[in-house]
Amino acid sequence: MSIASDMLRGNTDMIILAHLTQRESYGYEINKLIQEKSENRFELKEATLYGAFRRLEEAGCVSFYWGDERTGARRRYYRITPEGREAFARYRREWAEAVALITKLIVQENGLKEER
Amino acid sequence: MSIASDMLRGNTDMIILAHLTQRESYGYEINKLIQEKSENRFELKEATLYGAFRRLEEAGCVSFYWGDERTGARRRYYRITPEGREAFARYRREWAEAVALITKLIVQENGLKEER
DNA sequence: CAAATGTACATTGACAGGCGATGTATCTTG
DNA sequence: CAAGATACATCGCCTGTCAATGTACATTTG
Repeated sequence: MSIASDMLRGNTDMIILAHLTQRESYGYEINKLIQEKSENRFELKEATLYGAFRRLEEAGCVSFYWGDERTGARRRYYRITPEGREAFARYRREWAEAVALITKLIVQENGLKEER
Repeated sequence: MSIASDMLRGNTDMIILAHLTQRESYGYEINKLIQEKSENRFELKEATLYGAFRRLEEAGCVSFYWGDERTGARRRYYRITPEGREAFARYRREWAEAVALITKLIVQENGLKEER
């Protein structure tokens, strides 16, 4: 794993919700999509993924139904709820804010002397 | 606090190092600086702060010396080491990468149908 | 002068999220 | 039928954050 998992922490829920706003999906597929989009530089571990789903369910952010696959392993399809959409919007706002803030905190004001 | 601490998690070390690249300082002051820069929207809790210093010390990223204050509480001044500067540079790279990646993952491609 | 407030550092225990390891069941392919 | 892919699930450990609490000294204020 090239991206530290602490960079991910707290953002898994948001990332999952982001996928679910686009279309209903199931855990395994979401994981694959994330791997693809990130060019394998970062992968939600399964334990993390399923833990996140449990959290999201408990929070009322997603609902699920079992797919009726005739073949292959059964799939648990997740659907984002209205609450989930709200939560996602909130997450995104917070995320943007946090990024702006941290960026500000770690930017080097090169050449700027800070004496006073 | 308006910024969730999980958004911060894993970045405290980097934020502290950022301050120390500018000048030597001590815990209390760094905390105040962060509060100021963030307009009080986010504050490192003391336990977090001192925990981070211990980590940074153990990792050889900072060294410290006691200030010789004649008056007031004694201060533990921290200085960033060469290893600390390297670590900081690394953190920043990773941070930028992670931000770019997560942003990509949560961006809504509105109007773009994703059927295939 | 006593109490309150501010400066400054420090530790402890609880909690939560991520993860390695492991387990289940099914289907496909050689 | 063995191996590998698909798919879900849980347990226990580790680590970072935080509330609570404690120390000590200085200044302000009534």
